[in-house]
Amino acid sequence: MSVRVRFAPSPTGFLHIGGLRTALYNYLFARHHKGTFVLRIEDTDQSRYVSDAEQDIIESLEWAGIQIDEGPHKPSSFGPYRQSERKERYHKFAQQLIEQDHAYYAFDTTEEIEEMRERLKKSGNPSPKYDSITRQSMKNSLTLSQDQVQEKLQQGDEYVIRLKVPRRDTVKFKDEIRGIVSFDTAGLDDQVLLKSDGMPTYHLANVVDDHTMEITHVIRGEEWLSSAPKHMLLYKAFGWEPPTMAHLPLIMSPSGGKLSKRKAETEGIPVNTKEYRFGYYEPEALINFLAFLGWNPGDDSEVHNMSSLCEKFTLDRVSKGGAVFNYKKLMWYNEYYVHHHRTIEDLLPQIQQMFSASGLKANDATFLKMVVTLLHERVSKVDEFVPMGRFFYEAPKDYNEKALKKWSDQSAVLVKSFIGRLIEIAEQEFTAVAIKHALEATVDAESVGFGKVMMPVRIALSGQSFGPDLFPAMELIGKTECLSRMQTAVGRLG
RNA sequence: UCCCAUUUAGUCUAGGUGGUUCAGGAUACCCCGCUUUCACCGGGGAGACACGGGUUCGAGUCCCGUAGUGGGAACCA
Repeated sequence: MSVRVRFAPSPTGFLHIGGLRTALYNYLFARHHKGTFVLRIEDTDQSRYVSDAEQDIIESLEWAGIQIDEGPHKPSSFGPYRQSERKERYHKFAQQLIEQDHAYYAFDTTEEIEEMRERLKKSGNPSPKYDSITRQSMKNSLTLSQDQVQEKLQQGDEYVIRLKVPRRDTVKFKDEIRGIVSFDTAGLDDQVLLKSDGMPTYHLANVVDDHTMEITHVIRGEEWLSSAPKHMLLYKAFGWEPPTMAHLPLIMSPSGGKLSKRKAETEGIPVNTKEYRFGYYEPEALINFLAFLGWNPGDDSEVHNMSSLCEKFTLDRVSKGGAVFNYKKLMWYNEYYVHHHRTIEDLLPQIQQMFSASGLKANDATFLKMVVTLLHERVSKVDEFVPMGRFFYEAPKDYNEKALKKWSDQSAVLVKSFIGRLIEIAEQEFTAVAIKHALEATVDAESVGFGKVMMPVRIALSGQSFGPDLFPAMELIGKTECLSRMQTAVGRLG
């Protein structure tokens, strides 16, 4: 049987970075086995529905290089792919469970359930729930007569359908990552399967859909491990073969706990895939980083593109413990991909667009190409080209604080001396080589080290204490502009 | 509080079937080198098997406890 996996996000907001990793693992698993990767939208909670979310999910996956084989925008025979559009199926199956005594109608109001919880808490039950014991004293089709139930249904009373969890039983199943896990049904509640608004809960919907969509492997976050026994109970009740289960370790925040939106923000970690998309991150770097957050190929290799990851990925190499999101490691990957996998040619259009967006006229393609070449190896994310390359297009408006500390008392004198040499050079001969000779002459004449002259010149030209190779940079900027900036600096800094 | 999972350096991790290539790699950090600066690059350094029992001639590796961490305990997914 061919492998079919699904990524089943809830459209309640932008695609979370943890969701992206879950999608990635599913995708890698699918591709490794030449199977199918399905996107299913779990929009059963109408109160939390966000209309742009689905589009964001699809675009984000696409940006990351995760190709969806089937989904709401790519239908096939297993559709529809939005749970809201599969409503009737859930009703039918819920009905079936009732008929087979695996589920029942419950008419209790939220107030009544709350009351029950309060009552049990007072009598010493720390975590009261609607279960095999308490259901006997509630309003449901197990305690009411058949006539009463029929009457209530007919007069349109609100109801839910609950799973009838067996009283004393042990649910055991094999998780591909964790091995055998077992749960006592005494710890489970009679999970609501069909809500009073007619929508299924996640639990019913995911079981019905995974089965009818012929999903072979359920690969999802560890937060679902606790409800997995309910799902196994459902498969059993339906008489269906459950798919293979694999619960992934969670991505943790550096300060501990699941990497939530709020936590991530306070720790400076972008949490929505969207932020990476529009933040000029390299998708391959993010993917490589995410793949290694909870998985590794078993050798000492660190860099893998998507196809290599597809080839190497297996569930038995996924680790069990939560993995802390390390932003610096991500940046290392990003830098690596910028340096090794992006050529100057491929960077040019993007850089030009960025320069233009920040008001710099980067129209000269040859000039821009030189700028990008000079900057390429010292940039770790492509948007850094702008602040680093700005001085190629305009004189610094002010001087960086750190840079100013390197402007010494003798700097002005040395820069002036250098200016004297540069003036001698003809405009058309103002080349990196010529400039270097001029500097050497200056250094000789003044009996100082290279740096004593270079640093002040750099500051004068760029306003900063670091940056690309200075001689070619000066050639690009041109004689007139260089001299003007140096004179300005001498005048302003003394 | 209950249930489940999990636990190798700051972080991500390698360590099928227990025995002087078992404590390795990467990142981060520190130092040195290269260099006009910053980075890149090259070299080096410090840093870990949660704790306690057991099984065994021998355990990071198996078993049991304890602790820490995380998840769950909804008509949310």
